[in-house]
Amino acid sequence: MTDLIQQQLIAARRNQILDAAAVVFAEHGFHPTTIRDIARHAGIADGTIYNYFDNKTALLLGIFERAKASIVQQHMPAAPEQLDLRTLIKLSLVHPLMALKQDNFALFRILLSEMMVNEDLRTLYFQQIMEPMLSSGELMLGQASVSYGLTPREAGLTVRAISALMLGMMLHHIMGDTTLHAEWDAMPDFLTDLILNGILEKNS
Amino acid sequence: MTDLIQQQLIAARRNQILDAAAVVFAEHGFHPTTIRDIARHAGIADGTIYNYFDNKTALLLGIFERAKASIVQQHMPAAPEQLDLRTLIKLSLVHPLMALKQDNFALFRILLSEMMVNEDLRTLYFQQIMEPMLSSGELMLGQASVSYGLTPREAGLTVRAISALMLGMMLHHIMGDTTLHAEWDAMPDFLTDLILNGILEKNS
Amino acid sequence: MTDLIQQQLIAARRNQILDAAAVVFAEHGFHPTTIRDIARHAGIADGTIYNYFDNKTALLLGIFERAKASIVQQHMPAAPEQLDLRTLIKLSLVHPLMALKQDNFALFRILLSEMMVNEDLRTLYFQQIMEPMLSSGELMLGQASVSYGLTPREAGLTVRAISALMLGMMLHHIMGDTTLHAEWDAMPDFLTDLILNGILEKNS
Amino acid sequence: MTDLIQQQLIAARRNQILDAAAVVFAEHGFHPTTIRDIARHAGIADGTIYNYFDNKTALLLGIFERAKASIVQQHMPAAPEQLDLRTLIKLSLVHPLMALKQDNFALFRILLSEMMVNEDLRTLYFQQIMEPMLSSGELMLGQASVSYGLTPREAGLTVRAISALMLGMMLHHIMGDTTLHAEWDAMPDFLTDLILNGILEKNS
DNA sequence: AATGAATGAGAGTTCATTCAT
DNA sequence: AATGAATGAACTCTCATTCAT
Repeated sequence: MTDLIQQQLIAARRNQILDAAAVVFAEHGFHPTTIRDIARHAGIADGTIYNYFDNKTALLLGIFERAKASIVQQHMPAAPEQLDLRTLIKLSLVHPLMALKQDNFALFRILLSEMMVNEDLRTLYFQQIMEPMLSSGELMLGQASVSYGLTPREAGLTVRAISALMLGMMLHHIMGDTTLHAEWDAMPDFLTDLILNGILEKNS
Repeated sequence: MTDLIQQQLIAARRNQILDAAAVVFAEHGFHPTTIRDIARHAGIADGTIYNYFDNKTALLLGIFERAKASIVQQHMPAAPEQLDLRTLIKLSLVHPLMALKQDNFALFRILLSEMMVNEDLRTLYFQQIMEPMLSSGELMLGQASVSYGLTPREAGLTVRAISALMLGMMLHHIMGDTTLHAEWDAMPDFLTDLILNGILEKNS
Repeated sequence: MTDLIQQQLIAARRNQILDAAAVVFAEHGFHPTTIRDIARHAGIADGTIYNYFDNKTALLLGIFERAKASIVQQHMPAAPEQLDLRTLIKLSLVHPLMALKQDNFALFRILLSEMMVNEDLRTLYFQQIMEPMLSSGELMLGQASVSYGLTPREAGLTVRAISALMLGMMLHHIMGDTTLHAEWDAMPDFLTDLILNGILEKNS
Repeated sequence: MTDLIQQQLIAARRNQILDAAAVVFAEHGFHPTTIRDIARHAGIADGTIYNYFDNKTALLLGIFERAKASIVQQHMPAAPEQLDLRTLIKLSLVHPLMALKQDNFALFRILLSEMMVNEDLRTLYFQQIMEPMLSSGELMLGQASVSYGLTPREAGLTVRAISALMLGMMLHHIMGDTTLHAEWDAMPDFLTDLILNGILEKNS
């Protein structure tokens, strides 16, 4: 009742603040952004932010948490057991690479920057996002590749290679690799082929 | 010449300062480190630093520039034309991955963090390090793989894939992926195989 | 009457708030205590406090006023004219010293602290508590000591000396004088003797 | 040499800051005074204060420490063993009471206020000022009063009574007791008599 | 060239108070 | 009458940078 409305109001305000923070962080970075910037952007008073978040860092964590759901969800095909290996790999590449294609690179950059420097954030990212994705990846790869005779160790390393490939591609993109920008849409297919067949494939 | 000695003194002092900065940045990060920290560590006065560097950011650029030579050099086999493809790829993985294995991860983390946030640094890194490496990689791969029938486009993307794989692995390592830590020494071989043959290789 | 009930409700709520304020002030001090602390402790909303008190300082005054009655009453023997000088002096010492012995030192400390700094509070204390006590003290001392030939001036100063002795003892106690803590119960007698006979008494 | 000059400069600046702080604290109190107020008053920048003191509270401690020497010194007659009891007591009253007569009451008020609320300051005052004074008082009183047959316990309590009398008188003065103000100069004599002879003296 | 004291803008955060509900 | 979210002024403290010595 009133309680529910309360919760919704609180959630709405939190989202309003996080939206503003995400925009301003993405534009100027975490440290250069002041609480006042965020408050102005959200159309509220400085102090109001502290009614919803403990401190500036908590805003980053908040952005993070909010993104988590959608990220994890995007990476999880609904029914992985029905997919062949190629589709599986391609999907796990296509989602993150395309997700960031839009306007999310800037925010990802900021998060990455802080993660490099903030152990809490790093641990959070690893435990909440990376590890679950790696685990489910190992599982899926193991199931789908039974016929290919991958050992568990190989499955683990392969999943990490795919994940690293994806992260590395993002870094390249952020760094401003224009060749990559031009071919961005083609990357999932290319990378999928690479992972499945290597470069020597054509000779076999 | 007095002039030459002058230059050497200046260079020596600059290095002294950069050494101190690198150590302290690596330990505490860029923003938390104060000019005073660096000065104390270098055994000089705060003001002296400003006789050699314009501002705090210039210290980061300085560290960067100094590292550039060694990085690029490490990645460039002396006589690439004499190497076969496997060795070539493995070498381009083994150098960076092993280089960071030592005590350089911390500083790399800090640099990466600031790169994500500082356009100048990012451009510097891309133009001075990444692009040359990619170019020479494309060249080497093109030469070495003539017989494999890679198109120039494929060579370009492949080089980027290799680079991304490497960067992504570093990120994984930084994030604290313990599986990776355990297998770190085995990664160059594993990744080289993956790139050459893909995961399907075994069935062919 | 509804009006009467109203007044009682208001008084009750005021007391509820003052009770909470007294507890929290005593524990944490005036400045460190927030309105929210008090509200939480009273089990009401922050805003409600402002329906009953103008501002935070008014809470202190309120505590003060409420304490006044009991303090003054404690210090006023019911029938002073029937008491001899020794009893009179001892009683005026025993009440305040013993009253604070319990759990009131903390609040007294806070009040004293703010009195030193807040002219209103100081004036209030002086006019409402100190002056009446001094006056009645002079009166009592004058009556009781007619036979001892105290001049009015001497009576006035003596009353002030007794009062100062008492206040000073409290300060000593607050400061943490352990010797005093140990002898606290014996102080009224000792001080009464001192005031009556001085230290030279024994030779007379 | 240079080092000595350095130390003198530092000491001078510290004193400059403490002077300013003492003035502004005395006028407005500790909490209402801002660092900026003090800096303005001292004619320096805000930040400079933090080159000499850790934080705002350290300014209070600094004022305190600086006052300590003079206070303790004032209370210590050069050659107590040559003084008779009356002179001894009177001196220990006359110094503090007269010292504060001037313009020091305001600052004493502020210190007292914070002492009531700041345990560190309280302990400092007790250990550095009160305890030494009480000890030397007990010693002096013990020596001087051998012939009066005071037990050690009585000496201890008497010293405390004298100290309390003095502190209490100051409180009375601060509270605005006008009778006391008028008789302030006469208090040392009056109190000395009181302590020596009590009020009953005249009859003996 | 080296020093390091002085600077002062600027940050995050707190909290008494208000007022629409 | 009670609420508690919103407010925003104000504070302490930091630190990159300057510059007289």
